[in-house]
Amino acid sequence: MPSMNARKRKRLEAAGWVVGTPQEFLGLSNEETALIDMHIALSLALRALRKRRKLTQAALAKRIGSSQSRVAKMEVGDPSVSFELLIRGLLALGATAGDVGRVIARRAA
Amino acid sequence: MPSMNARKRKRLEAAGWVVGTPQEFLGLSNEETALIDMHIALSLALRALRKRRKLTQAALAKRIGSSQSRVAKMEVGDPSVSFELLIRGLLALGATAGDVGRVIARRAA
DNA sequence: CTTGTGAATGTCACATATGACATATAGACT
DNA sequence: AGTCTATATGTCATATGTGACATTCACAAG
Repeated sequence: MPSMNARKRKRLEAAGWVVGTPQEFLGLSNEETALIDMHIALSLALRALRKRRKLTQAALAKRIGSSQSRVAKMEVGDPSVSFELLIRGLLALGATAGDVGRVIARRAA
Repeated sequence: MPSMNARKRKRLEAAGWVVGTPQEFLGLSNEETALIDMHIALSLALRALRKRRKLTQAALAKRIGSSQSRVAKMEVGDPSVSFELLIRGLLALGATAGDVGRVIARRAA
């Protein structure tokens, strides 16, 4: 459904994703959406696991040698955050490679 | 600087070194090791899938808007290559999110 | 031996991601 | 009201990743 694509695109762009080239005005490529979906899945999993561990963003930041502000960006799906940093965060919370793989495969952690 | 050690070991492993307990010798944490293992798994999967698709590195490079030299670095596990680029490569070869997840979980693609 | 094709490696200018810091917002509790 | 605590957001100097390019290597096939 095209209106779905338009809404999704608008939402992503509002979040800072640069997602459109002129020739792709009607929708994202499957690869782009898959990549963004994985990124979002990692973000959500990170927040969920951090809360399960009852840690603050500042505490997690200290574990991975980062800052509270960056952890916040990690969890809200900010596009400036790399996959590597997100995975680092999950591992620091005790997630295994299997856990990370399942998150990326979009199965619940 | 602990990341120096991580980078050093990546280089060593990428060059094919197999040593007894490099983790302890270089002072790597379990999380850093897991991260490197995932990176290597993605590299190997990329090469395997590209060959299955009977594409050259140059052909894959064109698909993802990159260069042959970078694809080569992706496949040999060069530490300068990001997770995102490796995943982009796999997706461009037709891999699904489930495939990528299984690779990261260290199950065969 | 030469030529061709695919892959590896090094370099570099430019782009993106990073931690640190400041600041803002939201809620809970006095 | 004010004051904690946790989280969100913006900026910026620097660290890291990138494509492009040149070169080199391996190994075929003429």
